[in-house]
Amino acid sequence: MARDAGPAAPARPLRRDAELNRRRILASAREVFGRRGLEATLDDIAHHAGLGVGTVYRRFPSKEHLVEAMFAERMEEIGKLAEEALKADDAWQAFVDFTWQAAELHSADRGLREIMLSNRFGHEHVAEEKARMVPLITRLVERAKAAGGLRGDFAPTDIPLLHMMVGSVVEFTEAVDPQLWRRCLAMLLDGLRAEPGKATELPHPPLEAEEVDEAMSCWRP
Amino acid sequence: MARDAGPAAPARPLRRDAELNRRRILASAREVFGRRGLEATLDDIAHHAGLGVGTVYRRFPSKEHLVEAMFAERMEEIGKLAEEALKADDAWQAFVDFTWQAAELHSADRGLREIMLSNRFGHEHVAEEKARMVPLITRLVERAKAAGGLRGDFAPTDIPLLHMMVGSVVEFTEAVDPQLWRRCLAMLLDGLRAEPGKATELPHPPLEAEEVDEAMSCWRP
DNA sequence: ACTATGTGGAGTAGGTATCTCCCCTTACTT
DNA sequence: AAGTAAGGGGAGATACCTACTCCACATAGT
Repeated sequence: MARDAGPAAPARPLRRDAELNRRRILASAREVFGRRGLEATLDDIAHHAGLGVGTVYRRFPSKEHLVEAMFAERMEEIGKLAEEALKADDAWQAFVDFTWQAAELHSADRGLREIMLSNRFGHEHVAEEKARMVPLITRLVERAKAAGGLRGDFAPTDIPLLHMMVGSVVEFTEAVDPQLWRRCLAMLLDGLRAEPGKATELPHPPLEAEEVDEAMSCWRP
Repeated sequence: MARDAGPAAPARPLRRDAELNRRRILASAREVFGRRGLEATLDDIAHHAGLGVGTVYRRFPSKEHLVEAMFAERMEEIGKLAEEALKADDAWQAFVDFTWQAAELHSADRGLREIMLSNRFGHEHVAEEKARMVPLITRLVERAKAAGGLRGDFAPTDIPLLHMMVGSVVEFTEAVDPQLWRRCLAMLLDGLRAEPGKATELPHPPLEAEEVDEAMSCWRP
């Protein structure tokens, strides 16, 4: 009785042309959300895929569903980067490498930036993945501080702020010099280094974890 | 023949109630643009002043004119800060102080941030004031570098990026912890310090002045 | 009391967005 | 080869939003 259900098809498999178009939609969404952010319309995405809007709505009940389908896997990527970084020997270098890699992903995808720093889009799987990342990043930070590379007053909750800053530079300059964020991140990281007697005392305490969450809920991209 | 024209009234002076309302509009605009940015509608500003939209349009021909009237003087403020900073003895400290003061103004006014970093709003006077500021800031930066406090590879065109970064943190966290930007700016400034052999070589050259202009024209707040 | 001046806010015009509907086309089955 | 269930296209319904106008009514100042 049970029909041969493909690896990712719980019900009836799609007709061949429909399956092809589903992939076209996802590829198009990846590109369009990446370039224009989540404010891009499904019309845009459909037409960029050479399809009509109706086709998109047949496959994904709402924009929200498409976003969720798109970004769950991309967030897993970042989680894996953090896991990898925790295995490295040099804790400071691991922290630096992770930061660069994450920034690399962020810089290339405006939609990813928006979904990482806002709670307005993406629920379920996306939220889970975010939650899973918190302890990883905390350990990464604490390890780098313990090893003496990262300044002692840095906090895990500063990480989203760091990506916020890099993201804002990307948005500001990508039309003119898409690599400029590297310059800013390099200067930022110089400021995060533990300097025996030199670093100025920070004039303000870090956010609490819940405050980060609240900020993500209030913030509009 | 010449009627007694008040100090800021080239033609006939406004009726007393009208003048009062004009001030109410400016005060309301200052607050609403400051909180919600230039996307705030004139309806919002009018109602926040306890007036109707028509009254605002009678006094200011368009939103653009109101914006121009609002921000010209605020930009002059920043220009004066730079002039003051150029008079100070300690070049590095002057640079740091100016940066903190400018950030203070930016952090308190979303409209100001938008007008400083975008060319989409504000023409004439605002643009002049921006242009006037460029050589001041350039001198401030060069002086701080010559004195050995500021890292040698910093460029004057990095200043807008710095404010962009601080502004993005403000926007992200103001609902939760409106002073948090201070923490980020402190870390940033630590990264700008000249460190004899320590600072990493920056992986990317700075923007040219014209590129900053272009970025300001492309960028949407 | 008279009138030039000022006011309020419903209304206009024009835009953008998400999502639906229905007629036509296509892939697969028998 | 024909039948049919599924898929596709895109105009348009609906629901917003914006900047700005217009005019009946109100008021300051003489």
